[in-house]
Amino acid sequence: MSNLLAPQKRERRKQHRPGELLEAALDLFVDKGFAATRAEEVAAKAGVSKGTLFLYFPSKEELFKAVVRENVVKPVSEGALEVANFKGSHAQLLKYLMLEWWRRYGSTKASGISKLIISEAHTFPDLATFYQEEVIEPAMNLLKSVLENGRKAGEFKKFNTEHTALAVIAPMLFLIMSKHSSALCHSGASQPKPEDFIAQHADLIVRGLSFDPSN
Amino acid sequence: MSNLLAPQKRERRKQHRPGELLEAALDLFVDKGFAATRAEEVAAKAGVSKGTLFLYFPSKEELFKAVVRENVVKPVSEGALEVANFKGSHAQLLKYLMLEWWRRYGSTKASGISKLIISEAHTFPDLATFYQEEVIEPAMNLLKSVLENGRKAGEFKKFNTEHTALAVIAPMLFLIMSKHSSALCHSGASQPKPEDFIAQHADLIVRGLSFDPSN
Amino acid sequence: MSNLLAPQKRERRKQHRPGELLEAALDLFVDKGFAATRAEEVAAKAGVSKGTLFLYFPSKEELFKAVVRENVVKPVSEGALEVANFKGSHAQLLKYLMLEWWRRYGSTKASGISKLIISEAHTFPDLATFYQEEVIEPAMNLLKSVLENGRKAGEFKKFNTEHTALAVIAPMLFLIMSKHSSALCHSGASQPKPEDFIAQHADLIVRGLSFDPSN
Amino acid sequence: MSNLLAPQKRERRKQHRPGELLEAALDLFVDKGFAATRAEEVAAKAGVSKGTLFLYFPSKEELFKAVVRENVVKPVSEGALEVANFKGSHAQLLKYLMLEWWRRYGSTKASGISKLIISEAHTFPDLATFYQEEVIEPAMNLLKSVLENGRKAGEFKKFNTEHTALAVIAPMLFLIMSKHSSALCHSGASQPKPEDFIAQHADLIVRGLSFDPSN
DNA sequence: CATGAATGAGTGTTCATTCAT
DNA sequence: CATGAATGAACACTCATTCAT
Repeated sequence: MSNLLAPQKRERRKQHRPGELLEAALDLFVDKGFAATRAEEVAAKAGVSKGTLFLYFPSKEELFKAVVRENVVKPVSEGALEVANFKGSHAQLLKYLMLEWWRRYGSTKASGISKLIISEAHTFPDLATFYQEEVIEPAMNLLKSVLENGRKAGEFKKFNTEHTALAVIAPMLFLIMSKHSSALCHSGASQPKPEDFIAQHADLIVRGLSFDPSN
Repeated sequence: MSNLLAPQKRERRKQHRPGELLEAALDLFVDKGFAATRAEEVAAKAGVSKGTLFLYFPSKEELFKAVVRENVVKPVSEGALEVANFKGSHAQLLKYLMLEWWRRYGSTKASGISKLIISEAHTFPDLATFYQEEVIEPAMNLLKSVLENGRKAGEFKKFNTEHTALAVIAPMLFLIMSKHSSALCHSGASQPKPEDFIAQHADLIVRGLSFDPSN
Repeated sequence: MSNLLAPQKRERRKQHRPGELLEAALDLFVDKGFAATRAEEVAAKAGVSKGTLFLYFPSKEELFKAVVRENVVKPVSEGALEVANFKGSHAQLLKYLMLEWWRRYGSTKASGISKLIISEAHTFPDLATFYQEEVIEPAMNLLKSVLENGRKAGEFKKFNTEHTALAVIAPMLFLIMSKHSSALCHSGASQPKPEDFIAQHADLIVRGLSFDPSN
Repeated sequence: MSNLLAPQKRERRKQHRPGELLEAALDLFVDKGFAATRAEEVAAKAGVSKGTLFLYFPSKEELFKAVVRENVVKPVSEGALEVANFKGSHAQLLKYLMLEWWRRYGSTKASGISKLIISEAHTFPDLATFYQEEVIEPAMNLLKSVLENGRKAGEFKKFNTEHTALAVIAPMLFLIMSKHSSALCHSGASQPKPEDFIAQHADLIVRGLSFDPSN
């Protein structure tokens, strides 16, 4: 009973172990990549010994999968909620969505997970499928529904839903990859702010959608 | 005499070795990543022994650089040539460039190299720098010069060069990542053709550039 | 409690590992040279696996340095201590030093290290420098200080410090090389005792130092 | 017939090949040691291809042995001749011998061979025996005979022949090792001239021999 | 449960040696 | 005879994983 009401510190720690390991692993994986992160580092960062890590996760690969599963699903479902409650034009909603995604996901550490999965997909095919189903597809569906609703409302005209959804996502992904890959971090002096880039892209798309080229 | 006209088998082999190794390396690197590809595998795939590989390339890293030079740098510089010789409006040139890049690079196996570098840049900083200098910067410069020339010709109006160049590249990169990462390969039924997506995006951008929003 | 008084087997092992590895390494290095000794052999001789060796010593070179420190640097610094505490004439001290160095270093397995370094210095410049700094220079300085003090005390006359120090060291080194190179191990019947040779040489030198040739 | 009287250049070259290879090998082995010298380097230095080297010497080890055999026997026999013809006191002869050995052997490239053999003796036991028998023993015998003759002539008094012979050789060997091992090349400012060191040592020994300590 | 000492498979690179030309 | 392209054994070092304590 006492342990239901007031668990000892030790016990509470124990229950938190997996979480602490997951968090340490997230940081390290995002920072250095999967292969370059040593199991011992993760353990050390979580304040436990190497052996303990393997007590909770049967292998480094499983640890990685757990990190992904833990960190990847949340942002999408939050987006869906806001869409449902949004007051305003569909154009505004679309812009808002793009900027908020960047602010709440793209610009955070968590976006490193996306980069990671995309990078390591061939090593973890099941993870790729998982990401596909749990993230990409829901996000695409959310996006498509916004577009379709905009069309129904007469706001958006003549567009290919699939293409346009991709056009919305492409710059986000581009920025995320830029942020996490030194190969893209164009060292040129005029590094533009991601927010501005997103905003401009959002404008570009909305303008394109609002205008019927066949007219 | 015959050896003046036709090299001996050994000799003929020698001249083909680098190419065979490069091709094998391209396949393997794209398939499995840089780190996960063993030097011996490359040699085996090219039909030679491990030692022979190092006869032609001083290290795995140099082999990789050679692969990049052969498969990535070339298309970019070819692009530059065509830009110089292009007859037509700047809008047409920009569209042409985007579609040709896709056709000649994005849609080929070689584009896997871009995915790979972006993925592994963190673990191999030298390669990232090399890619930056040999690929990203020349490509960006080419793009910017097209945009600037379009502005000088009065064809393109009011745009941020850097942002716009990124906007041109972003969808290309998005498609390349999609193509090479199963995590993004939207298995949904209505898989759109990349060419169409590029074409539409090109239109979107050209329309945006031709139209002065402040008017 | 018992673990306060007596460490577990594992623990006890751990404390002995470095010593066991050092001993195995000394044997092998002296026997086969640095380059020709494989890390795995050392581990095997110490009864552990290759990996364990690198758990205690970060590289083969560091292992070697540790062997030198343990087996060569120590005797030299012990010599320094005794010099400081010696009661007797400087002539006696010099003789004592030479004989003790032979007894405590030259005649032991450890002297093979000197032979080894001299032999392989060219191939491993780092080791040569290390030996220079940690062994040769301290030993020369010790020797020179004995000679200078003997001069100040009026016991030794008219001598070139550098030459004389070398003259003291030369026969030691000669014996060490003889002992460890079968090319020099004069298999002739009348193999003289090294101790006697050293003793005689010490006499020779002391006599030379005590006598002023210009008189 | 014509090839007996006037061999073509080619032919003459051919006959010189082994010698040129031997010479190149000598330089390189002395300079970089046995292991660090690559067979290809030797071939290149001799102006032939890798394959040709193995046409004349079945292996790198045999090449090394040939180099030693070729370069090591001459100096000793020359010394013997001069001893037989020397006019002067035995003390003078002894000094002369030491200085001449240094001048004609110790100070030349050829002395690198001695260093090499001593260093690599354990890898080439038969070479060590060869060196023992062809160099060390003859040299020791020559030396001993000089000493014994000096005794018979009443010039040298009360000495242990074996020890004294070693005392004569020791500084030579010390200097040779110093010259060829960076581990002994005491970087201290006052690097004494080898000739002076030898001269002083010769004096020391002669003095010791001329003086009967029991008197 | 937790530890950390021990393991050993795995890999880039070198170089003596071979052999087809 | 001479060449140099090709070979493959050898070796230091890393790190995920195990298991005795």
